[in-house]
Amino acid sequence: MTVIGRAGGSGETAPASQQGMRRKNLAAVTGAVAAHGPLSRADVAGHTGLTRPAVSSLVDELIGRGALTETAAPPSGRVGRPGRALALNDRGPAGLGLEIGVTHLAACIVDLRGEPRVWRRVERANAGRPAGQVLAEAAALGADAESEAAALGLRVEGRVLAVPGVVPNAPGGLVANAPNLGWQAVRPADHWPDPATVPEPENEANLGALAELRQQGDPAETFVHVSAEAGIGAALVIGGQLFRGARGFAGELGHLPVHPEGAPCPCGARGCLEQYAGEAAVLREAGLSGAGDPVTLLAERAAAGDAATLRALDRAGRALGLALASAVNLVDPDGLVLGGAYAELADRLLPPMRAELAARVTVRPWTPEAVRPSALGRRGPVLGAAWSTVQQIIADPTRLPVRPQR
Amino acid sequence: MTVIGRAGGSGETAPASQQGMRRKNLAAVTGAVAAHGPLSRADVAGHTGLTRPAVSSLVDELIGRGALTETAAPPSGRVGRPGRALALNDRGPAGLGLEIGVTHLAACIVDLRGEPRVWRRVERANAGRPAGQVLAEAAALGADAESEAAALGLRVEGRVLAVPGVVPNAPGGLVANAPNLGWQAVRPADHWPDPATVPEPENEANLGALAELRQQGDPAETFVHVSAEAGIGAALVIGGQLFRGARGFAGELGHLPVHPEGAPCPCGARGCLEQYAGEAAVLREAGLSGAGDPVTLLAERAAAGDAATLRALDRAGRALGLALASAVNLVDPDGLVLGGAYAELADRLLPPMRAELAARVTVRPWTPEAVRPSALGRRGPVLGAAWSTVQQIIADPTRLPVRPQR
DNA sequence: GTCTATTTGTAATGGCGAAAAACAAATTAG
DNA sequence: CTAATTTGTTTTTCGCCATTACAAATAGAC
Repeated sequence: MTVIGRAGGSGETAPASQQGMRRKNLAAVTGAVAAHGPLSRADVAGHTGLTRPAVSSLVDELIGRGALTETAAPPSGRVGRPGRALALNDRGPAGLGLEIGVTHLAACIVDLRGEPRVWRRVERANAGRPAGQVLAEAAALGADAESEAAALGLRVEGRVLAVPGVVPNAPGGLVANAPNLGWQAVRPADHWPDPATVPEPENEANLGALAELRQQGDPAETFVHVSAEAGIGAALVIGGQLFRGARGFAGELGHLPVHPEGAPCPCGARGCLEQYAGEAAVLREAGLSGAGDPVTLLAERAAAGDAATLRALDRAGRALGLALASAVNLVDPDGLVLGGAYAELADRLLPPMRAELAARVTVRPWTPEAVRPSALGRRGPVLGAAWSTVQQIIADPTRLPVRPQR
Repeated sequence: MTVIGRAGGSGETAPASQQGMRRKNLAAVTGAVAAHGPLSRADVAGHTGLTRPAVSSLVDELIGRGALTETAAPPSGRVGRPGRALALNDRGPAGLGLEIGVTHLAACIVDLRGEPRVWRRVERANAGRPAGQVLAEAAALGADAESEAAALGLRVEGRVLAVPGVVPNAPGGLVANAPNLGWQAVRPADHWPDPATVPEPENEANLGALAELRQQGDPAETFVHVSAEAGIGAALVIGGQLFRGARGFAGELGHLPVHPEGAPCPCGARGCLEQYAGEAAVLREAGLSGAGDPVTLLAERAAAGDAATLRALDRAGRALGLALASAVNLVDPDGLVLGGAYAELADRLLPPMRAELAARVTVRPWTPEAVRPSALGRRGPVLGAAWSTVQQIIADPTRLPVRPQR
């Protein structure tokens, strides 16, 4: 997880060394290949500003570490000796993403190119169950996915677990609070069957934002990713990097006060966004009580034209817009992304959101199109979890062990 | 101005070179001396992780560039050969800070140690005057300060102008909008008499935050600095670096909606914070109309126990607390700083602010003490403007020209 | 088919910067 | 006065990239 703004820790920073220079240049090569598709050594030199001999040396090392492979050269058609195409290895290092949701478990393995290669998803009512039991099942799902990945030649180099809860900025991977699961101070490492495969937990909204960032293209974008369903979380991505806050609590959008004297919230305050746009509040306002998946239920009723449902969604959209107006005025993002389960309700939620934002973001340029629905929807968090490992490897390939040459 | 989150610009980044390594290590040396006072070469080696020979070579270059000087060695009392003390040069490079306020102009020059050496301040009613006229007077004040600095052996290496307005993230130094001055799209460079001394404009709240950061001590702090008076701005400092937003509009706290259906605001929205905590709103609520400085007037009436004034300040404090609750839930800062002119009203404003924050920040640890008044008050912006140049030099001493050796 | 121009990748050499090792200088403790 | 200790510099070594030179592989011209 590459993150900005962590309280520096040691204070004294390591000096710039030749190894550090090498590390950065290795990363520049993997980064260029990741960003611009298959590239010859000369192309890489052009993109990075390094010389061809330097690139050759770096590429040798990266092939040795399993990060890159030489693929069949595409018929370029240009004059001169044809280059040998370099691509990210699709039969080497990989990332495992796991997800614990309120009603499901999921796993996903992506290769270095970022391509998902293995999928697993099972429905499970996880709310209120003992954390150890849920984690054991997640571990089993992950082990199952890893064995399938091994058959594809993939070697899992990192494991990240998406949870719908708060993960403080502290070593050791603690989930401080996951209200929708009923978790308090759960440390996945304490319940994981195999110490060798313990995943690092991370908030699902943050991981969804990472996935969106990757899908999106512009790697230096600044945006706010809203992950709305039972709880409403947001992730801040600043210049392409996740910002977790001083202690890891950034993005608690659900408890922004939207109507200061409004409905009381279990958190102790009044008029929090969750009281207007949270799943429970919307269902109540729509007069529905949920058998089955509440979001698809809402989508069906809205499509059928049910007045109470439409009213509830409009109110939720306006409340979201109001809260996000605060976010935009404070943070000045390039855009906003509506993710999580609510992405499926974007048809109904976006118009009131956009109207509210247009009315309240007036002291800076703003277009309604800056708010967009996520392209990944509910799969965002697992994908982000798997991708975060891949991203780390591309940003620092020296994490990979040098393979013993056969 | 060191800033995070700018849209990367070129996209392709320069490769890590040996010159880059050298630059980083030069900065590590100046940084260590700046942070830990006078240090011997061996001490610097200990702090940076560099070897003593490397430090010797770096120090030679830094002395040649005028960044460091060898001072009289303090009698250490320890066994062994005494070290020669290195300190930031107080007779060399310097930074000029200029400020255009609604009722004054100010200038300040600080040496590399960050010590203010020259002060200038004149009262001027700048609101509504032609920008060219105001800028010409500011330039004269700056030139006057620079000539005094020259007599002290100081060489101004950078100039920054604090303005109460929005400065977009764009080259060329444009002040897009400064409502309290009546400025629209003013480019200081177009009105500056001497092209050699054109300053870079920057928002005063951001500069105030920089000054606070420097004064504070922890160079990696994440905090929100509120600069409240006529307009209400905020600056976000993330991990010790200023965050200006995707386009430079971050921190528009004054237009956070605090009472969604409340009083209409000139910005077009309803219930913006400025309608409850802005200078004009507070004066109106207190039944005062301003001859003289409104903030000292408010302080006097509050000290005298005037009921309407106390009520107005309480309402303003609560509104500030409400808006900042959104900021805390979103950004998760270490703390909040009340700066600008309102720092002088902290006695009255802090209690309702803290109460509101305590009530609305419940899903993460929070203590009332995390809100503190600025130590610098109204001098923050000029100091920050002057310091920002010094900070840049310390972060990259190769900006300094190598002096011809005599 | 052969030759030339062009581009790619590698090999040889050089320079820069820090680490390592060795040493000279300046102090305190005995 | 000598030994121990710490500081700063000199010398050597090493790692990494740039430069230069060169071999390899293609398209186009004739």
